[in-house]
Amino acid sequence: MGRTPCCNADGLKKGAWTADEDQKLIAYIQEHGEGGWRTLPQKAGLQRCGKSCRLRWANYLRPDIKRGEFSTEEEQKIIQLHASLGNRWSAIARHLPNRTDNEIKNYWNTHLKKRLAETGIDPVTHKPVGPSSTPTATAISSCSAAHMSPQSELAQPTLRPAASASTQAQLLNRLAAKLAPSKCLQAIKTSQNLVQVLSTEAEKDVVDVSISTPDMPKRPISSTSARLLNTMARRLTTPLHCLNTLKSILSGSSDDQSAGNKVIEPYHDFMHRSASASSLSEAASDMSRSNAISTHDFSPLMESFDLDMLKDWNGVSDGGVSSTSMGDTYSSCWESPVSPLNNFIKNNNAASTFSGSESIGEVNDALITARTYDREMTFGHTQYDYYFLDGFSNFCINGVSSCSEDSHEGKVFEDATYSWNNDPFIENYQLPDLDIF
DNA sequence: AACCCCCGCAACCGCCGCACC
DNA sequence: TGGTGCGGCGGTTGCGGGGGT
Repeated sequence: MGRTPCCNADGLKKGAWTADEDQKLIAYIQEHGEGGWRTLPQKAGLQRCGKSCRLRWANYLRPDIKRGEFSTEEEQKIIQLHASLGNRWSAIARHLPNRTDNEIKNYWNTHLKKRLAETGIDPVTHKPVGPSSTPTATAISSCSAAHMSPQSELAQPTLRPAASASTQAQLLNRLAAKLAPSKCLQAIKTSQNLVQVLSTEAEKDVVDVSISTPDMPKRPISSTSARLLNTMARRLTTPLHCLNTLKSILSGSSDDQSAGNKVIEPYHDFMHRSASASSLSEAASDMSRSNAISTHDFSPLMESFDLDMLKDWNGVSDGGVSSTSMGDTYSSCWESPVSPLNNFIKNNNAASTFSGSESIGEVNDALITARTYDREMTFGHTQYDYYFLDGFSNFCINGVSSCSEDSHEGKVFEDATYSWNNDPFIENYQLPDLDIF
């Protein structure tokens, strides 16, 4: 059929725009708005192709464009998004407010791609280039040291040598991320004394979840927690560093649901205390001595881990999406069967009514009344926003996804990477006046 | 001071998807 | 149902500035 050229090249100017041309374009758009690009040049008195006008406006003249240096946060975000979205610059740009796809593309090509390559990471696959050039932890750190997420920090020594180790590392990372204080991370990283326990028990497919600490007698934890621990354990077949710590924490839990309904405070307390404790064990012991912790069931915490390990979305979300078509965009409030936040959402209608595109900005706007904190999470080509309300284990999931695959049903999350921005929420968090458990 | 080379980035180009007729 | 117009996207180009010699 053939297409007419977008503009007649005769007499049309090309190349750099002059200030005068910019002014004409700005003035016209301010008066008439965007659109009608084909006829715009003539109406605006510009000897330019309409496409050129659109591009000039979209990439340079638009008043809401943020220009200049990319922050480390932005860099990290671009890398994370590129790992899951590839060269879909416009999709990436939607997650970086006021940055244009062109600018991000340029920045990637001139800076980030190069930097990743220098650190031994293939900028296309985002994986180490060859076994002999596996990047060192130092190299990785130098790539984005200031904002390396907790799980990445933890995973540095091994850097995914095998799929099983990757899964294990991610689980540990998630644990570490939830127990964000750096001293806790250090404690986890340096704890070596339970390396064999879980792997040995995992082979038997049964794990003894009766645990004890020096401060507390051995006693069973909740059946729910036990089940989840077993679920975790079965999936971990190689040395695990943090089990001891985990057991210490869980030793404070019980099955007594009726006795411990108010649990936000213990969670919050734990975070607060563990930030100053010398180790996770110390923090856990500290918490174990409190009345609150002795009546608290940590199953929500464990279930949040379980959530990450579930391989079937249907098992995670009974109100969500089981499959999507390529390119589909959808949004929904995910009703995790384990998250008590479901009740919060239902009661307050905070998130369940929002709808929109995959723009994070819209999502944030929709949830701002809940004092939310968002974590971006990308699984393959799917993007989710997790909204943490207490920064620890209570969350709701608001899925806004654009899949580039035919379906994500049954997708395994083994190559997921995470980008965290903890500080604003943690520092500014105020306990909601809600009993959400 | 002049020349050269490299790099960053604005702009261009071709293609694609969607809406409309 | 297919042709057409339009906007958008991603790859690429080439200009201009800065640094090195």
